[in-house]
Amino acid sequence: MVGKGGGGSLKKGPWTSSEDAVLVDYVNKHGEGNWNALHKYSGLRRCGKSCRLRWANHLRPNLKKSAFIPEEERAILELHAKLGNKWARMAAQLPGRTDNEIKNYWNTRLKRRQRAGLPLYPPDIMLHDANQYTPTQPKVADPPHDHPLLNSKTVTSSSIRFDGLNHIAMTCNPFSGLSEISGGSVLNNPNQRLKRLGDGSFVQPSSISSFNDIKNTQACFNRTPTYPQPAIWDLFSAQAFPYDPDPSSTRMSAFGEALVGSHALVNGIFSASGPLPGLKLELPSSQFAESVTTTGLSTVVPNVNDPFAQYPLTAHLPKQTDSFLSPNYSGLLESLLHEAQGMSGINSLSSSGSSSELTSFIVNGFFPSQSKLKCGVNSDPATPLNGTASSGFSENTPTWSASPCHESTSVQSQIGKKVKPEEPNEEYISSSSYGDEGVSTIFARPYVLPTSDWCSHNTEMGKEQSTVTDSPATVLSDALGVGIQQTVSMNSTSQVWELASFPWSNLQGAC
DNA sequence: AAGGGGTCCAACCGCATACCG
DNA sequence: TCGGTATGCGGTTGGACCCCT
Repeated sequence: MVGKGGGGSLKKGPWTSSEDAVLVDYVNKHGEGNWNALHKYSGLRRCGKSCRLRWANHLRPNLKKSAFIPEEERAILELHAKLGNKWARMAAQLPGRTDNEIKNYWNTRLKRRQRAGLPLYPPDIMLHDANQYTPTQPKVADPPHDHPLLNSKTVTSSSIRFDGLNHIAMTCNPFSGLSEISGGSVLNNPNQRLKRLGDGSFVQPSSISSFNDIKNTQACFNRTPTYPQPAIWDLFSAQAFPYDPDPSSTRMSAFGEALVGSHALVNGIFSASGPLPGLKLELPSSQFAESVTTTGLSTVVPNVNDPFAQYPLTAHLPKQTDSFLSPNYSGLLESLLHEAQGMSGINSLSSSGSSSELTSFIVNGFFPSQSKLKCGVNSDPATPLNGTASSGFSENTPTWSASPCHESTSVQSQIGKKVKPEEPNEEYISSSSYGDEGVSTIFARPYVLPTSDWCSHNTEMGKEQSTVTDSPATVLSDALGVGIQQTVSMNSTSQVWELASFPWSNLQGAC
């Protein structure tokens, strides 16, 4: 580990306390930066990168040394759902935490959950994520979408709805997380790092569309109001997203302002709007600076113009609530049940009309009444869920399992299954961590390996999808994005037809 | 008690980007 | 504008530790 003792060789390996002391002393005297000069002045035989890393990860003040608390874990989940493997940006949202720390946490969690066949994201995050795209305005630029689940390439508002489809698809993609094990770079925007976005791509805060999901996200966490840390939650709850019991209220104006310059915008999640001249999104290296300006931990900013709100899917759906719990959504549902069964609080789920509660929560919580939202053309404000991506997707998506369960009965039928919880204390399935609403956060999916012929029957979708090494997220999102985008110039009715006729059945294992 | 597997953590590496002359 | 350097970021690796059998 230690470099050879040659003259100018730099030491590697673990740092000693004396080295730490030297480094701290140097930084105290000269400040951060100029790391390469450090060893010249301090005699420390460490390369600048190593010094910087040591300082950033271990020596700088205000670092939290404790384990992640549930709120932080939840924040990481949300941030990852939103940002992808942007550890530094995630760290910027979590004061006192380092990117390395978060990365390690995530990778560990990833492996654990993958091994257990569990989804990486709690469904609320996934579902929020699916709704976050906001085609407020056509995008002029084509900002990268770092999110592995959202690699939108679309520009026009008419196509944006399919971004959501991509996203929805990935929420059901068992590889949505797996792909990030080593393929994060694949799933993430392969083009450039986000900084690149600052070169010419800007987004407008006006693209923030709805406040409801944010509130609901917060609500679903059931955070204890007395929770003092991390500061992000203060930002989240007090400044950015003051909980509003009135679901009809929207405060996106303030929210949007708060998001100016935040990475939440940069990453394109909130984008879909045109450039914002004069706004340089890149901030100095100080991560804390970002945390100040960024309110968007949560992130999952809903999409008022829910991609699927475009579709008059009412006819497809027996009823709004059931649609979500439809067996066609069983990819989520069944795995939810799997995890739910492992929960200590499973009894409450099964014994208290869980299906309806869950459904209600999902409908009311994650898909706030679209009548309160600015729906796109042809949306049906009278059907809060009918136009949701989830419903649209579910109705056209094969199930994970062969179980032809139906609606709430399927829920009940699955409850009795004995499944050992992979992570009984998993942050988002632990009702103890998030209160009684834990049941609402235990949505999970089975982990189903995608078959190589996911889309093989479709000429577009069948491309480049025969191997697992292909990022499933990319595969699916690209396939859907490309394939469906070609059909975007049509009225909503035909869109439904196109969507419905899209070979979902070929997406075996995708949902 | 020993061994194996899993987890956590620290650190390094390579690449991309920013900065500067 | 270009090239060199510094810095930042994400991926990966490897060791220490823990837990289970």
